[in-house]
Amino acid sequence: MKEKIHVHVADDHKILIEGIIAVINTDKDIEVEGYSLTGKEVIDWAQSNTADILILDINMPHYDGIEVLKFFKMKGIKIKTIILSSYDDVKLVEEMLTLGASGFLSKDSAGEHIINAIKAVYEGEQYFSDAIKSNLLKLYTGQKVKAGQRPESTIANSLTDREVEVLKLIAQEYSSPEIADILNISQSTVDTYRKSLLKKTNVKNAVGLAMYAVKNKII
Amino acid sequence: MKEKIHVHVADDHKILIEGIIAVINTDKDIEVEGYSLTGKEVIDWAQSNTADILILDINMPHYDGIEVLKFFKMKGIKIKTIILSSYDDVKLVEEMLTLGASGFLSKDSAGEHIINAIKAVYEGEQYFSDAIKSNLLKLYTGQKVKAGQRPESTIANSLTDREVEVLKLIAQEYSSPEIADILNISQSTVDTYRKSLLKKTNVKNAVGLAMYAVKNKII
DNA sequence: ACAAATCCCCCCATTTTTGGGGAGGGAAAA
DNA sequence: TTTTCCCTCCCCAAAAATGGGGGGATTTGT
Repeated sequence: MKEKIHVHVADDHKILIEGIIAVINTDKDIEVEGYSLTGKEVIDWAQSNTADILILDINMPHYDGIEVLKFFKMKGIKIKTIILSSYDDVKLVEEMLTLGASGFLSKDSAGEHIINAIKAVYEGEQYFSDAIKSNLLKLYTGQKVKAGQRPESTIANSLTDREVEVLKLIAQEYSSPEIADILNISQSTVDTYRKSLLKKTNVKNAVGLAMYAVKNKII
Repeated sequence: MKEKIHVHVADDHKILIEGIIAVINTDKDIEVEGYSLTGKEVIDWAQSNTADILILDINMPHYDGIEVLKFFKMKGIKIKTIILSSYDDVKLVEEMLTLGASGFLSKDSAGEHIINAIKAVYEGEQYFSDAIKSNLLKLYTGQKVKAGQRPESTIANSLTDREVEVLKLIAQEYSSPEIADILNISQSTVDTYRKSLLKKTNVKNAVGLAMYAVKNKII
């Protein structure tokens, strides 16, 4: 490799930053050029940035990750950005992709993945950590996981594929209009699924559906 | 120094753990003996522990830091424990001190402080990272923090007793009118609590509140 | 070929939730 | 004492969720 990849890290937890730096330093092809502790610092930094990759936490004081990306888009600033998320938040992934993010790393994932993510994104690819990738797959293709992994012993498993899809999204705090948008169906249809879900699971409201989803390991 | 200090790290974010290990490894007197990803793992580990110091996150799935400390106290297990907290919650500091914690590190603090904290606690002293120390000072001497330092206080503002009550009921599928009836307050009041809960927990809707309640073992 | 199931869409209406604001009383802390 | 926090309640309005009905298109299994 001719030149080192230069990385900038943004997170409000300094310990995490130092950890990431320590992990990155184990690779001879990558170098951390600096870091930011708030979204505001990131924006300031971005005005005169020299790095190839930005690793960006979504939870930060003074403008969070999304707002930073929005700012980039507005200003036409192009930085390859890897999102660092503490929970595998699928709903944000979509938004951030449209905002130009190139990769997603769960904080739960092992440190070596950072290296892989950086290199992949540097080469122009997209990168998703496993947890996020599997969630995306399940979400957008309605795919079932391997039969062996999921015990079908659960009681009212008469839910249809589509109902499960909607249920997952409900349990991830999406509203009906948002779900309609994600699944490309009308809100009426989503509401229909809500109703049948309430009936089949025999719970009172969306909270009950979310709890059901948790209990039955649907999310 | 005769023998290395043995440290065990407990946090649900693997990246953070690896970071801490990397930082600790820069010091030749300290060695990480292992790590845990959940409170349950910590408790299992503690039964046959060999480490000198435990670095413990307060926010973990399956028993959080406080519950771990309670367990230690109940079982008479004595491990010098350094609390790792993402927000400088003074109320928790007090509680944890009485539960036997020896040190407090804010995740915002620099990595070198980990080293200092470990050595200090190993020598039998107490250790507080600066942010927490200043808050403690404020608490006990009436000192004010510098205006610039004031944290955004977005996420984990501790919930009031009443808010927790309402949260529990929301997570049990009760509607606002029902909750009002149960608590013998007006529905307006319940709605006020809903609003402040949404704000404090930073989630979108009742489903998010229920999930928060589950995550934080409130129900 | 037929019934059953699934998926999609719409109407209606009511209730609930969310989001903004303000406000008073009481207790505790500064 | 003054301030701050907590609990309580209210107004307004918009958005969302719930609950009932209907129907058409497609696939699946027998």
